[in-house]
Amino acid sequence: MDKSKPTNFIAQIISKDLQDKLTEKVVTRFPPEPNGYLHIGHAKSICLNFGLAREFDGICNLRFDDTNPEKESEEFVEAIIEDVRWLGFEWHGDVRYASDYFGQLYGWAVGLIEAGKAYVCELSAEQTREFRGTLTEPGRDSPYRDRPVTESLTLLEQMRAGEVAEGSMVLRAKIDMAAPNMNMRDPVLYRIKHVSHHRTGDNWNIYPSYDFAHGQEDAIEGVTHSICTLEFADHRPLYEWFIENLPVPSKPRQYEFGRLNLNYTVTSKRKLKQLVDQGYVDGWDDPRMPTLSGLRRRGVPSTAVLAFCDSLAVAKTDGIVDMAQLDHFIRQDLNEHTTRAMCVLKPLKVTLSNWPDAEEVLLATPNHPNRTDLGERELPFGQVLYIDCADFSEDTGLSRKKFKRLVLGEYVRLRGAYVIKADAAIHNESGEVTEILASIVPNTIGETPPEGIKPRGVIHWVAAHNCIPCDVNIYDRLFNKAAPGKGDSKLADDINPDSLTVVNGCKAEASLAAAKPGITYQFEREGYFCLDTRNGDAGHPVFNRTIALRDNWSAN
RNA sequence: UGGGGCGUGGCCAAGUGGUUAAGGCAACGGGUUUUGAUCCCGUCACUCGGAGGUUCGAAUCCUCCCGCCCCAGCCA
Repeated sequence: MDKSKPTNFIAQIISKDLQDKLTEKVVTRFPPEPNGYLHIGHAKSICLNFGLAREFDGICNLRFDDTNPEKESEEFVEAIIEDVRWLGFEWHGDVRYASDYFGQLYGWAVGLIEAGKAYVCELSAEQTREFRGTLTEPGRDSPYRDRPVTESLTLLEQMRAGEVAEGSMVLRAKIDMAAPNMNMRDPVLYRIKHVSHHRTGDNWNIYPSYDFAHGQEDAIEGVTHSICTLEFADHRPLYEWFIENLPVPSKPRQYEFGRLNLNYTVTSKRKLKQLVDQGYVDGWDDPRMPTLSGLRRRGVPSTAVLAFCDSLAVAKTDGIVDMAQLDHFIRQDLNEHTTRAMCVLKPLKVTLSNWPDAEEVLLATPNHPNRTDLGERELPFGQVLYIDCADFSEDTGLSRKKFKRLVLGEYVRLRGAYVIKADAAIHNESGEVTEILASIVPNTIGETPPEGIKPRGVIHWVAAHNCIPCDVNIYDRLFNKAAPGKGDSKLADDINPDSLTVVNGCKAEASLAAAKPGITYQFEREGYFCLDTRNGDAGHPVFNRTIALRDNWSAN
């Protein structure tokens, strides 16, 4: 990367710090709380933190901010680790945990009490709220604010030992109850939770608050630039207060940037958890979810996520990025790397009257229209084929411009194969077309048809005697409102009822029997698809549509 | 009506006093094409939330005003 031209304001700051010798080695960190799965918004943060470390030849830690055992679990830890790996980043050394530092943090809390800068407060949660004041009125000092140091020390020890009921006391910093910044009104440092922690078990009955933990964790790890999202800007003075008032080994600095917002979805772990817990989706990795695991299951390559993140601005503006921008990078990646295949979603039988009954041929077909390096495959062809119902019409009045598919009495090209003519349509009692009788135009493989034969277009197909029955999941946006849950609507009210359409009875070309999870294909004229990892089996696979092909036509 | 942050085309943005205000997405024209895909070409802000002011010169500096976001968890 070109160091002479920093890419964003944080890179500019780092660049200058390096120049001014304020730091010699850049240390960043990605600090997720293991209380849910990572989403696309986290990807931006991951790319930023790991990317900055890479750009400036520094290091980036992966640290779990596990200070609230009530909401956290090992399942989330594992999922997060997998997601970061999927994106291709490597953290420095071992995975870190805030819980590794609980002992050190406790020691510093004791030191703060001894210095007269913290006290055990016995106000109830409700009283604490009342004493805190409001946005426009100052708060009032807690009656416990000036209790003797020794008393606070004893009480804190009792809190730690599990001798005090939850909610009956907390440890607070003694700062300023009249501060205009609410975070400085004697913030809570420790609260009692008689809850076992996924890593420390029952060792602790008190757990540090975010504010009392985060900056010190950074300092312990030697983090130089602690990057977080905008909503933490108000916490910075407190972050700095701890750094200044504690004997920490280094002095990290906090910088805030605007988190990623995408329209027609939510990037909030809390809201995503709601969708999972209330059963609106099939788990955190439901392909409709903006989680990294959901995108992965849907068939989105990590490289597309990376390219998307690189396209985003790191700034302090709080905007909403259009989902179309993500879609663009997904299509761009998939178009270039994906091999082509054919799959008929709504099969309509086509019998070729001028093709010998049992004759089967294999047609060599390129796997990619513009990349010979991706090789070719053998497509079985025979007397009976399937094309998509939507690709045939009996309406001979349809203009060539409006309907570039098969029309009764006319010609169409079968992709990679012959030009055929629809001679007749067979109907059932209710008048629906059940089969087409057609004929091939000889010698049209790789050749333009003779004068006077003008195919209306090119359609995809599969051979009936050698294809794979499968189902296809067509996904649409999860929400039908650009800002789900905004205003007076509830999140659930804005869910798109048609976000999933299951198409049964599809027919895929034979080569797709070898489809593997994690590999996305382009089903020509339909979009990009990959094997679902949860449903289907070898004999009857289920494919998820990653994304449709761009379509400049259907909208007119 | 306290504090913090932000306002550049439909969306995301670059721009840090001196060419006709980058770029990407979207959109819209046209060309190529055995995917209505890809690809290619072209169009798309006399103007930077508004009003004043400083200056030879302002999106960039100053003043006032307007709008949006965040903060009153013993969540992070």
